[in-house]
Amino acid sequence: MKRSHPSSTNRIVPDAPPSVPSAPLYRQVREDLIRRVLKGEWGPGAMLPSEKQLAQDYGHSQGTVRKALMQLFDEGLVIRRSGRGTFVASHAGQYKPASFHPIYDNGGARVVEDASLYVRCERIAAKERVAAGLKIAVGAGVSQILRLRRSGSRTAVVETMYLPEELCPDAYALVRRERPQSLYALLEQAYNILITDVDERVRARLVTDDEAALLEIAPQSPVLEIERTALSLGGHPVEWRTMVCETSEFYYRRS
Amino acid sequence: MKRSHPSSTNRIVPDAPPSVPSAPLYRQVREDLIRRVLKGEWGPGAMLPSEKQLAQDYGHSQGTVRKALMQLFDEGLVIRRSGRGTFVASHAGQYKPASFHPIYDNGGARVVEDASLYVRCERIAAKERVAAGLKIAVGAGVSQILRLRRSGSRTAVVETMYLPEELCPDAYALVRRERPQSLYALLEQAYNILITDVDERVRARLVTDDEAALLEIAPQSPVLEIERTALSLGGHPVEWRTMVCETSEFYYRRS
DNA sequence: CAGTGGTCTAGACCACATC
DNA sequence: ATGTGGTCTAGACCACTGA
Repeated sequence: MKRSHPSSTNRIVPDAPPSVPSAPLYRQVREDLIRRVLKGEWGPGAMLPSEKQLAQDYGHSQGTVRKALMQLFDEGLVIRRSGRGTFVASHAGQYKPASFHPIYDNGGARVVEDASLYVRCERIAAKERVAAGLKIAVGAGVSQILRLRRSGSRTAVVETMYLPEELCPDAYALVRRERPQSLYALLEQAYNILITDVDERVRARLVTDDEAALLEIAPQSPVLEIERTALSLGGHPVEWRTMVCETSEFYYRRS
Repeated sequence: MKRSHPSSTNRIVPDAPPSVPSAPLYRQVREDLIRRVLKGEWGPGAMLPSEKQLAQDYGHSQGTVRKALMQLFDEGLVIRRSGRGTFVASHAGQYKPASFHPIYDNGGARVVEDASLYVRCERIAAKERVAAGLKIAVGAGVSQILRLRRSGSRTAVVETMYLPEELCPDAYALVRRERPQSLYALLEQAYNILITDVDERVRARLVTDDEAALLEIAPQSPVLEIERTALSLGGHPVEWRTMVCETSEFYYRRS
């Protein structure tokens, strides 16, 4: 079933028409693997077949399959560990798309977040800003989740998250019941949605009175506002959130 | 970036001790190529020898050299065009490590920065915060450079940069004379120092009166402060800067 | 046309993790 | 001991570029 010198006269991987027929083999393999992950063939954290096995299955050389896997690794979809294997990325594991989340104190030491405190979880109608962020219609149903991130006795961040009802029905109730440490881990297990990328925008502004009360800081203090759109594997927005951060005791860092 | 790990029975590229002897061959080749680019062996825009030629020169296989070149391409140090060749990136500024720099207006459109305006370039003694950031002694000589980033008729950022005298002697005078668009491009051409990574920390705070005047905003406004340490190839801090950003008209984004 | 990078193969040996 | 990914080789043919 192999071809010695493919490139122009090549087959497609088993029933995968979406890819351009003339795309390089490793690209076709990459896209088929993405398709299979999306289909749920391997859930988050699951181990993929070995390079050798995949090469055999696809009928291509190991080097070709390897190139596809390395690309998926670079894109963050997959974790590869020497001697162990290749695994679908999972928020339950080490996988985290870059974000500002890590909190450091002003001395530079990393601060452990000891608590995620859920304050409110409810279903509401999307207002304009939320609708724009999620690319849904104004007034569409969304789950709104308000969470505090605490470190020691201080509250460092006030997070407000929005999930579209269409993709994540009853997420507000689920979060209220489960109170997960990681929202993205919950999205994986409950909805089989993998967040692969986040787009973040940063501003400084003055706190609102409500936020000041939650953060236990003086009114009119400056705070950092991070606005995040989280994208699933297919590139569709799944979550929109704002993080209001106190930065006199803490600072935030790219990661 | 990709994974790497040592192999054991390999030689070193011609007289290149700086690299760890046990690093993979393609890594050694990559580092030697970087060294040669920094040395000026090929200027910006110049064509590198072909893969085949380099493979012969280094005494390694074409695949190994190719892997090094592809990595340099991914890092932006080099441009590769099929059928043409491999070229050193024309603007040294093409080698841009991630930063918050890109500025967007509140509508989401990218704002072109039309001007870098140098306000002050002088030699001073490092104060505590600067010394800590550059890992040098308090009181050591540093070049202090104050620059405004303007977009249209508005000033978006006030940048204050510090370069250690030991690594970049008379940088303040050089910058005053050259007024470069990119400081890192200047570091490359004047001192053969390549910035490969930046570490950034973010805070919100109130503007000082001096900054408010430069940014033409009201006193006591909230601003974003980004503190950056720039690291050279060897991982040594070469520059420490603060960027004070106005964020009512603009916002900043990871990139 | 000759030369370049891009793709692909089929092996080899290594370091590493797990059992 | 077995199986995994990581490195490296030495070839092949392709598509594209320019003279």
